[in-house]
Amino acid sequence: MEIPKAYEPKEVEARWYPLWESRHYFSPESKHGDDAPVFSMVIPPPNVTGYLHMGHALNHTLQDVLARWRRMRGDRVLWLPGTDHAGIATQMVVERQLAAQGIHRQDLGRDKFVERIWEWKEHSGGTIQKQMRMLGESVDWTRERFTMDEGLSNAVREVFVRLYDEGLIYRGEYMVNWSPGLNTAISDLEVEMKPVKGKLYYLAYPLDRAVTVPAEGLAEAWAAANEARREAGKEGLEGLLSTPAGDFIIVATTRPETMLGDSAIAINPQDGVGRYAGVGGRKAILPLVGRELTFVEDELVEMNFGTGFVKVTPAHDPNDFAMGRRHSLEFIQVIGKDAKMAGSVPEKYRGLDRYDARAAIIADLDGLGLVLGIEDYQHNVGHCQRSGKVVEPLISTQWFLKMKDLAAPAIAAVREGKTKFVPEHTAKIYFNWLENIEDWCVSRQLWWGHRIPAWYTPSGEIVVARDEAEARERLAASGGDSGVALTEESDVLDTWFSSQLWPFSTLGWPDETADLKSFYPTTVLVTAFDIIFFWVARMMMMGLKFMGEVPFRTVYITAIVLDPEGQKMSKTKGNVVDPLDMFDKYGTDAVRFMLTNAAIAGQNLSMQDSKLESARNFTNKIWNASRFVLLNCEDVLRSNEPPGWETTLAEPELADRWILSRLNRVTREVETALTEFRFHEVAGLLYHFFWDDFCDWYIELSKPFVTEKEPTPRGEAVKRRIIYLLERSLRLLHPMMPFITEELWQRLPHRGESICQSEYPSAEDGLSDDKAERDLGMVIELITKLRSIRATFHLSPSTPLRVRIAPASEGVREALQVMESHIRRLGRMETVELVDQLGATRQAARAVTAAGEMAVSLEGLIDFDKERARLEKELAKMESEQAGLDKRLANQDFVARAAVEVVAASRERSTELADQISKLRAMMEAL
RNA sequence: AGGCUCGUAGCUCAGGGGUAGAGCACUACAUUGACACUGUAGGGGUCAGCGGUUCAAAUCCGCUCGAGCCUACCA
Repeated sequence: MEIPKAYEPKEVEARWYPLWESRHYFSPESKHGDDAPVFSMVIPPPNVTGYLHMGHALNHTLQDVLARWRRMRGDRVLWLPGTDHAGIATQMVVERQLAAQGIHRQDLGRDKFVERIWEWKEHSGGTIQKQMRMLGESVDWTRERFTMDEGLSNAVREVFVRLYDEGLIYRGEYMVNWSPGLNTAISDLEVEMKPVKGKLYYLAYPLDRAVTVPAEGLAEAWAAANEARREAGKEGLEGLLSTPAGDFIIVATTRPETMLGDSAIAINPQDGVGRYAGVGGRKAILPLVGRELTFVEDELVEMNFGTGFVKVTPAHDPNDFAMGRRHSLEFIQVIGKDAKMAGSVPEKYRGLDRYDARAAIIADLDGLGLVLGIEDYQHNVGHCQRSGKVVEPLISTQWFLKMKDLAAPAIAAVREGKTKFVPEHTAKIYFNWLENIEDWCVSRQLWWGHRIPAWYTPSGEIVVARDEAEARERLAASGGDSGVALTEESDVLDTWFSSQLWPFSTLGWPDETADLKSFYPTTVLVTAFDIIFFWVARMMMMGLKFMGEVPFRTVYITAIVLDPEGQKMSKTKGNVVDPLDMFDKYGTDAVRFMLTNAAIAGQNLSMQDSKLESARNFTNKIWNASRFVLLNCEDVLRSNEPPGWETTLAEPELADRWILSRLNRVTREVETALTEFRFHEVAGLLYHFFWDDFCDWYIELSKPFVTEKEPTPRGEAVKRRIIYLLERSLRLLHPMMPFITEELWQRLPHRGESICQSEYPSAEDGLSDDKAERDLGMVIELITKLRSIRATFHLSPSTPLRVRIAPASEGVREALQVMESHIRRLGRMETVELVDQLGATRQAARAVTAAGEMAVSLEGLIDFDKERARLEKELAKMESEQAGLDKRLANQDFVARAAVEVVAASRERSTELADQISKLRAMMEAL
């Protein structure tokens, strides 16, 4: 049989996906009956403009592991793929493309522009779908969805109208984060706080009268006041000044340009009766403008920061906005949507950019002697996540979704355990956000997205409806004129408005489809830490609201993928690792294995070459072990027709019983680990079983039988067993490493068309054999010891050595007898002699193995002081433990079932210990 | 400012009340038939520090010190 010496991933990987897809293996209907258990997942939809990054690779690999495993286990598995229209991101991609042709979207107009985006999607989209196929993802492409599909758009309109009818959606004037870069409102979550080196300006506002000529001596008075305050041991700065030029208050601000919109001065209520008592009855006069500012008392004001006086600009700062509402202040707009000074500002500043205005205003105030200090100051400033521009808080008319009432059931559902977070602590993040939730601004001033289903009558009345016809009906029903001209709302919805419906909108909601019935709620959501707010929490709220049931039973939060140095990957740092490069370099299965092996929920995962190399070596190991089997077992492969071959496990010997029991144990442990989402354990268990147990021990032990010239019954049985083990291992590995396992499985006797459709091995009690595991474990330890002695004393392989072994029991003697030839061969001993007791041979090396199951004497060497010391230490430890257990047994009060169990376990351990202690004593005496 | 996570071998990290583990790196040896993407054997750790609980603590609890992340209204 032709089989390359090393695994060549590229050639193999190209072969299988088209076959899997064309045969619809990944459809829930593909194989199982309607009564099979259901396992469903919806993929977190990547941006339609996107390409596969390392985070996806991890996320999708884990989902694929689950999907393939459950499918093989016999579940009806639906893993639904799709993409998100990603409003702003996509609009920007297409805008840039048009800009390259010298076209601006305004030139095209809304309809033409949106048409262009659809065209773009048809022709240039689909990158990520191709890459998902490269990764081997077993998604059902026939059910692929896009958030702007007709069905999903219906769902969006339906949800919007219902929420509006219930009064949960409202339109109103509110402070929003305005992105001057994108020219739209953005949500709080789309604002990124970044530390910025700015200035803190101390400005003086006169009390009771306007300042028209430079105020003399202010700076000196301020310095003197603060000096006096410092000497008096008081913290903070003195904010109230009495000077020959009159009385002043001092405010501190990072944004002097907003002063034009000030409508009040705020102080802490304690200051109102304390150091600034009486000031409340007076009026500050806004410099440059001349407006009277009232004083308000608000807890928000920190007495220790700045001067204790805060200028309040209700129209341009979120806190001031809140204060403005609390104290019924005037909202004075002075900055426009283009971030230029506008509204009620003095003529000379009108139209200036906000930063130019800042400079001009400071210069003018300084001319009046009102700038008392400028300090360097680092603070956090909100930036637009997409455009990078500094966000301008503005009051504008937007659509909002009331969140509090929606949040309560979502909190309760997780508290009640209807949805579990893995790892558990991530639920805290979820709670924390939902418990402090604010209304969500859902409207965006963009063209690409779901248009808000609202119409305006000429008189400005708003009608929300599923379409224009319904809008007219509604108008008529409320006694209006249904024939008037209606203007459609131009805003679209935040992208996340549609994504939050994903778990049910993709299944056909609001229609009661069969899919919706079968697959909602989904079983698991695998997603990243950073979209718990954006997405997970909102899906929970919507699922509970519209389906009356949580959207998923478990939320698995993946690790965060970092670069090899443990740094976050970012384009600006240039440390982004492209998964496709990794596929190319190490093979897709190796990358998948590495990711699974390193996937600890909620922890970090750094992309180290050594991990990838190790994974690649593992794929090669699998390849070569299979190569060994295919090259050496041809006769059996030919003569042994499936399906009967699997059952021919008659008369297994110790090594056979051992490996079968090991396989069985690993199978069981893998199942548990998968059930509990401990992916790294799955990878670790199978790696070590395959490499250590199967390759290094079982295949090595079997070689004499496999490679014998003349066929023997024993040889045939061993070969069949090896094939059995290999085939099972491949199936166990398949969810992690789909390509290589399919390739090799196809070359072995097998049932069915594809390993994808085969059955996942499950543990069988009949195969577990603790004694065999113990006995062979002992033999392994013995052989290792013998090899070690030879290596330690630098004895060449040709130096003949004879070993005398004194087994501690009849059972051990039997095991050693059975394995005698193996011990001789693998331990490189000339003879192996079993004796009752070791003589006090002088020239002898001794070792005690497997917790005192035997004593070993190797003629020709001396080495036992060390052994004796170790034994003494071990004995002391065991005796201490025994004492502890005795005490515990004596003290135990039987108040609970658990306590009884503890005692039972302790007794067992105690017996075990006593046994080991007596064995150790015997060994020490022998030494 | 709060909250969360983490400090274990040279590196990257598992584990977790009862003998300290893996991968990589390192050392020595081996090698014509599955595999150098190999085999065999080995060296290397006061499990961040200090207290407490316990017969027993790397593990549980408290504090301290470091690292990272998230949330936040210090103008």
